[in-house]
Amino acid sequence: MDSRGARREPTMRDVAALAKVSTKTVSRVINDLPGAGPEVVERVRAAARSLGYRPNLTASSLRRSDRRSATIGVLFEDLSNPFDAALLRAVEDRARQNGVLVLAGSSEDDPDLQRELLTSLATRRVDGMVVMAVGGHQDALQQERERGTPMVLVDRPPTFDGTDSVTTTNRDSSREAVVQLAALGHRRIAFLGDRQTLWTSRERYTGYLEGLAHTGLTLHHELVHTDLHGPDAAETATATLLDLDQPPTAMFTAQNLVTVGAMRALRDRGLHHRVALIGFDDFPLADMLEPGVTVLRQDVPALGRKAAELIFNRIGGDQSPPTHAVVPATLVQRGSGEIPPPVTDTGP
Amino acid sequence: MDSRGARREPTMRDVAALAKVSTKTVSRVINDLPGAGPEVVERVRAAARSLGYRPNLTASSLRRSDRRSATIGVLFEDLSNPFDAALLRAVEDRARQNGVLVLAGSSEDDPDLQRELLTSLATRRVDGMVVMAVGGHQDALQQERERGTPMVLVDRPPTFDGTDSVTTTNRDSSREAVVQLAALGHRRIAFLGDRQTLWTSRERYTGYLEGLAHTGLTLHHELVHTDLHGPDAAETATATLLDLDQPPTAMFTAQNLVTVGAMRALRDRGLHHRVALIGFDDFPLADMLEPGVTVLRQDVPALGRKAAELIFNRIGGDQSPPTHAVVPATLVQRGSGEIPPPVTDTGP
DNA sequence: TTCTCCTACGTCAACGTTGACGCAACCGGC
DNA sequence: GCCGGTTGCGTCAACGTTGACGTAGGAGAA
Repeated sequence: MDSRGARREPTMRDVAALAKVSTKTVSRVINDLPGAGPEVVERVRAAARSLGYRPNLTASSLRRSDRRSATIGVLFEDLSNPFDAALLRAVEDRARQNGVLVLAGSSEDDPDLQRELLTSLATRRVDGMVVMAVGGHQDALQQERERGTPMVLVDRPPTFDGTDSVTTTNRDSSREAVVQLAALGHRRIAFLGDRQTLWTSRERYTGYLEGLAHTGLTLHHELVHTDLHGPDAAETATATLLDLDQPPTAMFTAQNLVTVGAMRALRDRGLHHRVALIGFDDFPLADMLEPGVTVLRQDVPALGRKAAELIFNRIGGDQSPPTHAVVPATLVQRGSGEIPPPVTDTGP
Repeated sequence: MDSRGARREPTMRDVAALAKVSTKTVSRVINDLPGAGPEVVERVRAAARSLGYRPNLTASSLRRSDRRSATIGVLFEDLSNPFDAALLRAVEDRARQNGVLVLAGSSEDDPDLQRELLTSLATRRVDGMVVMAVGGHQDALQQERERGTPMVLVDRPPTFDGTDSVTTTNRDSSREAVVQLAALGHRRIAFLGDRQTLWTSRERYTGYLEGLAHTGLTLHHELVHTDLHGPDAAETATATLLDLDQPPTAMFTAQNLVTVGAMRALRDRGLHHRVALIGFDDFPLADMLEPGVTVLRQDVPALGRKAAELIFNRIGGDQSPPTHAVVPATLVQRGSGEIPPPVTDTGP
């Protein structure tokens, strides 16, 4: 198999000895710094190659004056969630351009876990962090920020001052969806949303309310279901809605999995071609369902790119006042959101 | 905003000075080592707290004898791909239990990029790596392995000796799918697969061939389309198949996106209830389509857990011969795979 | 010629931490 | 009272690298 488990990695000293120069000269050659003649450079390069020398970045960053680890931390809610994964990928791409690697973790929306991961990152002296803040109190984040760690919040803004953020047009786009449904003639538009501890959920609900107000519709409390965690909860909530004496003729589902659950319930009753539905956040195969699901699509790569751009600016020393970037979501019409209300409902 | 950009992180020396002890004693307290009296421990803890001291793991791992960075590298093809993302998440969960963080990167199935990321990880002295090998030559991986870096390959086995791997029952499960289709009476079963440079694609094709052989069916070359990269290629390939004089009555699609493309083409022609389809790899909403898509589901969390278990064993010093773990995939019947051939085809 | 400046190296210490070891004070046993 | 062992600290050097600085030798100007 293997000559032996772990042999010692060669160091600059080994290279220096072989090339018959000082370690400082090796350092100069490795880092392409001036002060080494062409002949020496070649000798050192050859020695490094033959030993398989690779610099030790941890030792280097310990000694260097800028103290950079060429590593950033990414702390999202759940890396296996497609939204988070796409975001991570976008940040990673941008990081790679800077020769920076990404330490990634899932906070599970748990403040304690987030705090733990935060100190884990700090202990490794990452150059900066891109964080999806957990629902509750953000004091761990704030403390970290106050220590001077460059930080950018994505998807949800900070509850404290002085920190950059990148979010989507949660409120405006939600309003837009409700307005579209109302324009078709819908009067009873239901709202199904995720946990209200999440900022995005609250924003989308507010957008829903604005949409109703904007079109002169009245809010019917029995048409509002919040704090639905996962598709199953959404499915039962939808069933409850459809059992009402006056069921909704249209639904706005404010999150991915909620949309899926609602679709399932509609389909079970054969109502998926009769009740209009607009969902927040696109998902794969949304166009393959019958009918195609109309959604508000977030520009996830743009979110990630923007977050990465901000964090690297800060790491680069940018001291300007905090930016709160907002990336627009787009309404993608596929059929489910264009279903008109039944004629009986528009009667005299 | 901020008192000033980046103030210096407090060090052990600062804590030692405040607590009026030596740095060594601080080290003992921080690491819960014996040799410090209760009173001193309290003094040091108080000092550390009041300064907001946090140990510097890079300095620590430089000096420690075991030289551990408490970090592993994960190198997958594309972190935004749900399969990779779920795998990453499973590895991450296991890593967290060991207090280990994950450096993640996407190799894009590009050997040069993989080599680059590999050295990036090595430079940071990760304790081990979990890698999805790129299609072509694996010499960069092999070199890394020969240096003694603990390594586990996932999804695709090594082309060299002495390295652990975790894969799925690609071949056996593919055969099983074909056998099920043949048992329903299908005679013309098409194969649609991803790039043949990928080991998984080749295995699944072999399984297809085995399935044909096992049931006494003949291979019709015009029913085989390989090297389909993405849903669009799969869609046109499917269209070509359906235009044949004797089109297939069943299809085996050997990858996620290929399945989606094939579904799209079938649906465009209104044949989705007539042509049987079994896909490799599950995907969200597969059950919501009409008909539900029958798939071979990989146990992704199990793959990830196993990979993590292996890598941590190796890091822990396990010297036993290499393991090649194989996690079974399951056939999930949802409708599309249970469509019988048209009666005209089974005639005399 | 002598003075200055530049190039191409080398020496030394330090980054923050811990392993090896030293040493004083105290304990118990005889 | 002396001896051996333990407890509770401290001192020193080293991990692999680089910043600050030193210096020998040659080129060029005066």
